[in-house]
Amino acid sequence: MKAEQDIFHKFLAQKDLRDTPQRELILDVFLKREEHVSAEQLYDIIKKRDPSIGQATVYRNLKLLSEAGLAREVDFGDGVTRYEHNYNHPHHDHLVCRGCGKMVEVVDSVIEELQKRVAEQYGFVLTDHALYLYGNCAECRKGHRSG
Amino acid sequence: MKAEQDIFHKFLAQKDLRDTPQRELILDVFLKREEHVSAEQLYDIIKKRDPSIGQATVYRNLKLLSEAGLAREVDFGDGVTRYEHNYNHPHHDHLVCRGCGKMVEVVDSVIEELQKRVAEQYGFVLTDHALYLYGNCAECRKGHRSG
DNA sequence: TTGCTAATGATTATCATTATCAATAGTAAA
DNA sequence: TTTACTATTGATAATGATAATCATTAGCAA
Ligand SMILES: [Mn+2]
Ligand SMILES: [Mn+2]
Ligand SMILES: [Zn+2]
Ligand SMILES: [Zn+2]
Repeated sequence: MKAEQDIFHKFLAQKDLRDTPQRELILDVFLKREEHVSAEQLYDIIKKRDPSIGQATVYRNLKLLSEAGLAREVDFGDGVTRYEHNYNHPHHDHLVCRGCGKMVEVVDSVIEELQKRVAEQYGFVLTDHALYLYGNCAECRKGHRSG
Repeated sequence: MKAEQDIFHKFLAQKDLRDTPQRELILDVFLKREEHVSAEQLYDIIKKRDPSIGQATVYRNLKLLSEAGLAREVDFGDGVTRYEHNYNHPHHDHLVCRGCGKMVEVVDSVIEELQKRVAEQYGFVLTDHALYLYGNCAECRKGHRSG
């Protein structure tokens, strides 16, 4: 049994939520994808395994996976919420190419530390942050596929 | 004549766009507000001066003000695009309290520099970024109004 | 088994924003 | 000034992601 499934089952038990085949399926499909995936995309994949599943169920349970700490919401600012793995996938930020959409996960401990410091200057205690770096990747600059 | 109006008129001329009373009004009302304001909020204010104005006109022209460099879009992740002044208001990031919503504009030149550096490590040239710091302000922690 | 109640799936509703389109109005040339 | 051209407007419908509703189904503990 995967550690993630274990976590999920404990989460459900603790919250008095029920274990359903839909939930198992959604978790299973989610875990198999390493990319950032939207509810819609996941729904399309899941339908192939269980054509009777409702899309609301997928939306609902992705939020649940987030609550359980297994998924994390990612907002690239295009109006679509995506989900990524949150278990054994430590915090990172995203560097996105404006030309081709290529995405790199990055982390800089100095930046992270300075953010905390800035927040403290204003009397805030930092709980989390969203940092998206936008630019043009090497290929796009060569092929001037970008603005 | 305000510098912003001058910029706007030049922008319109250069783009072969027309100067209309609606555009003048929207610019005027926008400039009078120092806060981050949504199209909807601005529409409500503008209606008082010109009840016949259409809300699509407000949406359209806020985008235009952004193109002209007078406004800048801000995305706090709540599904509503807000606009802030972009003329004589240099780049800054936002520190937001999860408890009361209080918002502080911050900037840290070291963070800005490090972001560029990180992007370069991956062959990217940084064009812009979005950084939102979330936390709890001093008052909210005292009154434990927060989670 | 039963009984309680959470979960599901179909459907409708929301809500911000965009598209459509006929009517209107800048603007520059005649 | 008129005219002619075309950008702009305002009303309205459409979009698209997500949430709410609700009758039906189905975990699960007794
Ligand atoms: Mn990621
Ligand atoms: Mn600001
Ligand atoms: Zn690229
Ligand atoms: Zn606060």
